[in-house]
Formats: sequence, structure tokens, C-alpha cells
Amino acid sequence: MARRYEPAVFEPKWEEIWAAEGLYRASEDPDDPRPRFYALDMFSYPSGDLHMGHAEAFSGGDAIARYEAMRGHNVLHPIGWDAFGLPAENAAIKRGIHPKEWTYTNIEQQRRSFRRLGMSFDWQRQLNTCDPGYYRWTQWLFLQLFERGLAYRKAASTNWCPNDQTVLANEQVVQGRCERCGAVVQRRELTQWFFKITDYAQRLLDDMDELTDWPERVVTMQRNWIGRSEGAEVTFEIAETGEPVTVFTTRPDTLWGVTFFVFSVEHPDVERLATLAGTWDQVRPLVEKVRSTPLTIREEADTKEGVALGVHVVNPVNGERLPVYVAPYVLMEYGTGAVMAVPAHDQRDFEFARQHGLPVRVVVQPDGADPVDPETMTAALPHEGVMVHSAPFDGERSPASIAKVTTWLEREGRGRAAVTFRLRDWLISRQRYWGAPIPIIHCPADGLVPVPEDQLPVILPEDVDFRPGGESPLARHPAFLNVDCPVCGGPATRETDTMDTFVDSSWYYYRYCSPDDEQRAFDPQSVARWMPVGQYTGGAEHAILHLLYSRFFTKVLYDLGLVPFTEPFPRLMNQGQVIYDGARMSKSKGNMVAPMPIVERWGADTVRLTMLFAGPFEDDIDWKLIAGDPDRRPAVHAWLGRVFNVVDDAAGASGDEPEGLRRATARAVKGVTGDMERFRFNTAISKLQVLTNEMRAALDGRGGAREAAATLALLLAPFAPFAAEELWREVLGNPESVHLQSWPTFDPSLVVQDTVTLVIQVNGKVRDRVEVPADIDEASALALARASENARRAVGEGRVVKEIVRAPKLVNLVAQG
RNA sequence: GGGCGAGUGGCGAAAUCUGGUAGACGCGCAGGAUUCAGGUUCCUGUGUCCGCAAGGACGUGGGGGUUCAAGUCCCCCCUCGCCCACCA
Repeated sequence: MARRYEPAVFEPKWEEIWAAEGLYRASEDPDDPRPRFYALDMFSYPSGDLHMGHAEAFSGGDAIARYEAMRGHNVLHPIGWDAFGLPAENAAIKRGIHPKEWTYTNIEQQRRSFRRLGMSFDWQRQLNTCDPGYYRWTQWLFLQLFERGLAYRKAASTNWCPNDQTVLANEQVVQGRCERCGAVVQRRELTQWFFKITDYAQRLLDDMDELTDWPERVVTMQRNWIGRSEGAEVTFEIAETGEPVTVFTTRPDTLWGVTFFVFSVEHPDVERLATLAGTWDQVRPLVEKVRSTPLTIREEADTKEGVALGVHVVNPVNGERLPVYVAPYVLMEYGTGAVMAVPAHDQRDFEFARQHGLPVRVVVQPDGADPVDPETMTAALPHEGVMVHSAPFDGERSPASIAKVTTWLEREGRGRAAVTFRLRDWLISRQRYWGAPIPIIHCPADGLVPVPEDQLPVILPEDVDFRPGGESPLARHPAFLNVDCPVCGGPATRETDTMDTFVDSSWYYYRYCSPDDEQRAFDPQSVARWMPVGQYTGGAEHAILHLLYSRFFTKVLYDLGLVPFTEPFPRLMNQGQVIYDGARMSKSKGNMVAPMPIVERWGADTVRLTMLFAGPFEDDIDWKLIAGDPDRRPAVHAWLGRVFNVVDDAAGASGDEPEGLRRATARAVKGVTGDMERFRFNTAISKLQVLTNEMRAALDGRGGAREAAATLALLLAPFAPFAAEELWREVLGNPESVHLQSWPTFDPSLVVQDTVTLVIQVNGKVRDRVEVPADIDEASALALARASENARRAVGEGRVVKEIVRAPKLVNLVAQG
């Protein structure tokens, strides 16, 4: 009588037993001989119950954590909540409840769901970024940066919604409109807090060597985001005033082709120079237009608009007097906010020149092309070739000449080699309620005063009208706002902005190492024992922001002497997205599929296996394609049913294990282990299915399969922890949890093939296959090939002119005629 | 416009790192068995075409190349996806 597969019965049972047994607690015992392994999943944003993305990501992360534990590691596998943030406020406003209530309700729901899914988390280390015991240390870290000049205030352009009366993140601006209310977004200059990540730009690039197991595309995205450009700074001179004005260029070899000069609309000298030249009336409308256009719209504009400033610059290499323009295509945020324009060799400059009737001068003659008439050019030329009209550099190869020209500029005192980064400082202040307050006091006498450490945390008050109203909601809370200055004791006010939630998430993985420490952010000794992280798992949508910020934080902590390493996550794995019918799941499309109802109906193991078996972990999963009809029994559920039957039969069978099955078991152990090392969960599971089929065949042949059954339960444990446990303890009768067992090993002699298939080809086409001993010699293999009827027929009248022998796998007869 | 990645059966995918039997495993489908019944379970078959079969031809987006041999390596092109996008 076969045992029925009833996950609805045994999954909740094991959930309780595992919790009672404390199965997944990481050991801090320094005498624990096991090597440590930190299996980290990106923590969860509690915006509701778990969604499919969670199920996918955590199924993979949990498989790794369980596998590493069975491999003999003392595993740290924690979970926490990225609990601050705007969605909590928006949802709370919509429902008329407090963001805290909404957040904690969701956390409790997600916590239950994670447990129901069988995630092997060490729940004693659970952390929550909106807990004062956590954000106290977020504030402490802010102060560490502040004291070293890495946190500072400056005026910046921001997206402003006139309806909601708040600043918006770029992500919240959709086609120039507020994503919440649809109002056209404005731009506003506001004084904001920044972290000086640009100080670390070069190190963030250099240390990429240490990211040994990151997806290449994530590294590339970060490299592009940092955007290092090598070139030169060249100093021009305003002809009318004699003042210097510097530009950055990657192509100093084209300096002789400069025919005009452009300032960014936001350049601080524009108004003064325009007033001086009497052009302010013409320039001003453009300046005001750009200032009122949201940042996201401006980036999409492609017009070559601009106006003449009425002043001129002198080109330092040839003394030419060139007109100066103001144009939005020059960005204030990059380089110096001013550019030298080389229309012959830069497409943007070329289009601007055509629009405004400016001259074009070719200074690099492309190889193999006839000299071009600048009048008839339709696009900028590539600048690879020979320099012309560039005395004293005529005839030099370009771009090889860049270094030479730069050296010359330095000698002549007209410029110098320079490096520019695209990376900008990290704007961390938010005029929002639901975040960690910035621990700064504004004193009329003492300026910006850090809150003394012994007064941390600066508690986020709960009795706040948190609806957006044109300023931070905390500014409307007098008891929070008004304080005595810690330095002079006089009346002062608190900073009312809160921190970006990415600050919270930039250090949470440190806190896991000593989550209850009330004396410090983390215990450096515990961190030194657990970190760097053994494997980090999470979504590719964090390729830049979270992962870059965390790398930055780690370098700051290293400089503070708090951690002995410079990269927190040397190994990173991104899961793919779960989509539906080719499209992203979303409420507005009405194509959301939630994991927990499927868990209810088919079990947690089915959800986990469906995710992991669907394809490579990093590939997207189209739920409609892999799950099909939601009422149909999932394929992996049916397989688990077969597993239960076959293991149950094996437990009752008394025969000897056939040699073929022993070999199949060894092959499975070898194959699954290799797949686990490369996170090939889909092929690992397929190998377990092969073993299941082999066991069935052996049992039908009246053989035993007890060894295979035990091995199957062990190999199944990382993927389907409930089923593996039920099989291990209940069906096979073992007293101790399968999740405390060692990963199986195999006898290498069992995976050695005695016979292999010798493939016989004629002119590269397979004509015959023969089973041969694995140690067959070349002469015998060749003799078999020559003797093959099929091969002979294929050779026909032809003559064999060459024989390629790769014993024992292949012989290729090359025939002619 | 730039960068990165991917195109293999009706479908999800193997094999690609290391050139050597293309399509493992699973879904679906077809036929059969069991069942009062089944959206159950089990068995068999399943790349396309020709053939009763043996066997043969074709086949990894398209074109070219290297090689005894290419899904795999090289060059060009097409399509799709993702990211960045006036970065001087």
C-alpha cells in the first residue's frame, strides 16, 4: 500500500517541530569547529504579503543555506525587514491608519508566510529598520560620516509635486507627472543632505577585482554608473573680462577644431556674463524654462536649442576668439558645466552648429577617406586618423596623440590631465515622515550640531500629521522640533528631514551578526568571524543603488577601522523575475498570482520546486507558461507523489540494491553536488527525477533501494525541505532531522563507466554506435569502425583518406570520392 | 544613440565553461491499461520529412569562415530582452 503524499498534513507539522527544535540557529560559539558560512538574502520590504518574487528568490537562497549547512558549515541565514519608506505612508494615508501599524501588520504576515514556506531563517536575529533599536545605529553611522565630512548639506535641484507638496524621487516621476496625483512636476532648488560617495569613486572601481563571483552585467552596470572618463582640463579665457573658464574634455587632441563654446543653463556665471553683455533678456527665458522643467523631462529633450551669450572665449591653443552660447544640452552636473564645442567630431556639437549656423572645422582626417568639405558634412566624423590644421601636431596619429597633447598643455600651462566621474553624491534627505530622523540640531549660534551619541536614538514621534504639506511633517511637531543646543544650551531646532531608506539597507547585514547589541552598531569580532558574506542572493533591480551604497558603506567602515575587509559581498547571485504571460505582474494589469494560496492548495515544497525547476535561477520565469492551468496538479507535486511511493516501497523492500542502482545513486550525488556548486537548481532537480525513475525500475525488478531512498531524501532536502523531512524521519524512520545530516558522498569507483558508446562517424556524420569497454585502445576502436556495416555503406565507393580516433568515444572516417 | 545579454521541439529547458551521440529532465499531446468515474495512477510513443522496416535526408535566428568534426570558436547581419541615455 503506497503512502500518499499529503503535504497539507505534514508541512505544518514540521514547521512547528523545526521551530521547537531551534534547527536553524547560527552558533556564535567560538569553539564550534565548523567553518562559518553567511548565506544572505536581500531583506524584505513589508508592503503586503509575500509575492512571487519573494518565493523565487528565497527558494534559491534557502537551498544554498541548507546545502551549506549539510556540507558541514555553521550557517548564518537571517531575515529582516526594510520597514521604512514612502509606500507605508501612502498606504497609511489611503487607509487612515498609522504607517507603523500598517508596517507591523505586514511584517507579521510575511513572517508567517516565510515560516510556512519552510525558510531556514534564524528567527532570533530578525531585525527591523523602523525599530529604534536599529535606527539608533543608522543615526550613529550618519554621525560617523558627518564627523569626517562625508555627510554634508548643499543646495540641489529636486522634483517637486505642487499638489502633494512634496519632493519626489526620480522613480516617482512618470513622464513628467507625479505618479500618485498626476500633477505636472516642477523643479525646485532645496538644501539637501548628501553622502560624499564621489570620494570613493576610484576605489569602487578598483575593488571590483574582489567581486569574484558577481554577474558580469551587474559589474558592468556599476562601472558605467560610476562612469570614469580620462581626459584633460583646459582653461579658456573670457575675452571681455580676462577671467579663466575651465572645461573637461576626453579629446584634447581636437582642441584646434573648437569653433564655439557652451555653458550649461545652470552655470553660475551665466547671469552675470549675460548681464555684462546685455543679453540677459534673451537668455533669461531659456534659463527659466529649464529651471521649471522636471529633471526627467529635460533628459528626454532632444532639441538643439540655445542662445548666444554675447561674450567670447579665447582658445588657449591658437588664440582664436570664439562665440559663447548657453544651451540645455550641456549638463551642469557633469564636468565643469561648460564645454568646448568641436562640431566636426562630436555629433551633438555638430547638430548645434548646423542649427545656429556655426562653422565646422575638421582637425582629424579619417583614415582612407577623402578630405571632407565641412559645408556638405551631414554628421560628425569619427576621430580616428591623422591630425590636421593643428600645428604643431599636424601629422600625428589620433587618438594616440592625446597623451602628447596633454603633456604639451601642461608644459604650456594651459591645461592638465584630468579624470571625471559620472557618479554624483548620494542625496539622502527626504521631506517625509516614515524614515530615520537625521540626528542633527540647527543652532543659530553653533550651526550644524550633531546630536550627542548618548542622546541617540532621535526617536521618530508617532503623534505626527504625516500627510505631505510642503515641508517635512516633523517640522509641524513642536515637541520634536524645538530643542536646546547641545553645545551652548540655547534654543535650537532639530533637522526635520529623514533619511533615504537606502541608508537603512546599506548596513543591515552587519547588524545581523550581533542584532541585540545595545552598545554599538555591530560587534566587530562577530563581523570579522562571519563576513564577508558567503553568498548574497537578491534581485537584479538592486544592481546599482543598494549594492553600490553597501560597497561604499563598507569602505567607510574599513577606513574607520571597524571591519577588516573592503567588499561586503564577493559572491552575488541574481534571481530572475517572475512574470505572467510575457508581462510584469502588476495590480493594474490584474495578472497578479500570489504564492501563498498555491502553498495552501499544493504545499510549500511544490511552490519551491516549481520555481527552482522552471529554468536557470537567474532567468525570468513566466508563471503562465510553467504553471499553466491553476487547477491542474503541478508537475513537481506529481513527482513528489512518485517519490513518496518509491521511497515507501524501498523502505519495505528486502532485496539487495542492484549494482545499476548503486551506480545511479553515486552519479546522482556527484551530479547534484556539482550543480549545487554552480547554483544549477533546475538540472539538480532533473537528476533527482532520474534517480527516482531508476529506483522505480530497480524496485519493479524486485531489487532493494534503501540506500538510494536515503540518498534521495538527503539530496532533496535543500529544495523540498518538508518532503525530505517526512521521508527521512517518518518513512525511513530516522530519529534526527534530515536538515542536520551531512551531505552524501559517493564512491568514485561507482561513477567510473565500464562501457561507453563509441560513435562511428563518416565525414563527421554519425553512422553507427557500438558499446565498447571504457579502456578500449585506439587500434581496437578503429578496427570496430572499419568493420561497421553502416559505416562501410556510407563510405561506399569512396576511399578513406584519414581516420580520426578519439578512443573510447569517437572515430571519424574521412572519405573521398 | 551607447552598453550588456539571449535566440535550440507544440512549451519550460539540457548539452555551450572543455568543439566530438543535439533535445537530458519535465510539461503538453497521442495510444493503451487500471477505474463506476476522473483534472487520478501506471505503461508506450513523441524534432521534421520519406519509409512497413532496416535505414536515409533535413534540423540549434540568417549568411560566411576555421576544423576531420561547430548549438559550442571567429566575422557580418536580423530579431528580442534588459540597463544607461545630450556624460563633452
